[in-house]
Amino acid sequence: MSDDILDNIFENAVKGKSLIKNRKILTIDYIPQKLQFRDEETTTIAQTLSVSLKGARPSNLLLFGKPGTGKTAVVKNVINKFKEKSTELGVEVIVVFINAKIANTAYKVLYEIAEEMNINKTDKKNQVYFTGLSLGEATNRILDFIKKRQLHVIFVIDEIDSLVDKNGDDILYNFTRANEHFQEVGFISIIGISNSLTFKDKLDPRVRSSLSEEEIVFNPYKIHQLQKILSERVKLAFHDDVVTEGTINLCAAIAGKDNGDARKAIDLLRVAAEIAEIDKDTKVYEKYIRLAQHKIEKDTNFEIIKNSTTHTKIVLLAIAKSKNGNTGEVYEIYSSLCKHIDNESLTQRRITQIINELDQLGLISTNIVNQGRYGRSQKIKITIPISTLKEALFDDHLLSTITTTID
DNA sequence: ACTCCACAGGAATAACCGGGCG
DNA sequence: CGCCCGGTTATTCCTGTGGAGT
Repeated sequence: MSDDILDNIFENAVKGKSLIKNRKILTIDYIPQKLQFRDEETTTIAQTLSVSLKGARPSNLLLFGKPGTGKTAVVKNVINKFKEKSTELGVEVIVVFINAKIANTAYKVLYEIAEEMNINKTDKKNQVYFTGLSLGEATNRILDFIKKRQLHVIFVIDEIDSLVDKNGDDILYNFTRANEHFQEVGFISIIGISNSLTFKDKLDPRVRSSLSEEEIVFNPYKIHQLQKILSERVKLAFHDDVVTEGTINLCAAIAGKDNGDARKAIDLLRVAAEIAEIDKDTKVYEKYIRLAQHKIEKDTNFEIIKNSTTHTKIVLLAIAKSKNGNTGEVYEIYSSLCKHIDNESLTQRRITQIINELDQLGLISTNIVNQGRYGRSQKIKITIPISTLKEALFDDHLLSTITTTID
């Protein structure tokens, strides 16, 4: 890249008319004060929490809904208001918000809880270290802390399903049961937020019934709702008349077709605007939405591939090379590729697992086919452009000799 | 109706790692 | 230091299965 081009970029950034007035409003971190079309959900949550202002334990609450339906945003809004109100009234209720997926492991969830509640600073005996304790011990220390100080605690666990997927419901069981030992002076309430509607099935019946004392389902946004949401944001984030109505409609239509995901719709709009700015265009036209759609798709795939292990990458290559895409063929190609670069190959069992993981990530698609006498297999196909795959693997020197062999 | 392919995918278990504990 | 603990990855062993051939 020459200096001229760089100069241009910086120059434009300063003097060029940027289309976006306030970029923050288009990021995931921005939560509007009031979420449209979520009044009912907001009131229910607020009402449930409100009993704790009188010292009573609120019902446990379970929120379901697809990604981008406003679950987290609604809860955060209610919590913020609730915190304001409780300090105003001088009622001490501790609200801990944790995202189980970001925390990654059950232990880290407990650690985060301990950190949030300041246990580690205020109670030496009940410290929950960064690592080293058993899950049971860590849970006990937290519960002991709550009991000793007779605290009123509300745990909000976002993406609670990933916690249960990895560690079962032991922790939730202990938390929901803990109230029995508090002898009415302290309590724990849990607000669980889950993307998966089948989450409840994975729970032990006892946990299920106590955790879902109350339930709220967040339905996906309809296309016309997404339009309203988008135009609201557009007003705040862009200069006047920069985003056409057609653009908003297209954006809403794309996101609406795909689960009614408001987050995705807004992402789309932001990326489109960024492309338009680079193009020095004066408006965000519909074509930029389509460009943005491709860019987002490519970028996420690119990141996934780059961050995966060598074996996963080789499997991807093997799938790209395979003709029929059945498991046996893919595995054979995979093993030969391994031999080629002097890498020990994994067993077929592991490869089917990796294939499943890739399917989950949406990089490939699998289809189980029965061929009668010729057995039962999967039809595996790559769903991303080969060029993306090649680009993502370009930096990997280990694979350089075999990457070039795909067409 | 029966067989039997070519796997899928569950369960148990091992090997290894990072990190606190005594 | 060796030990324990939980997480992750991988292996071994296993049972299950839809339908083309016979």
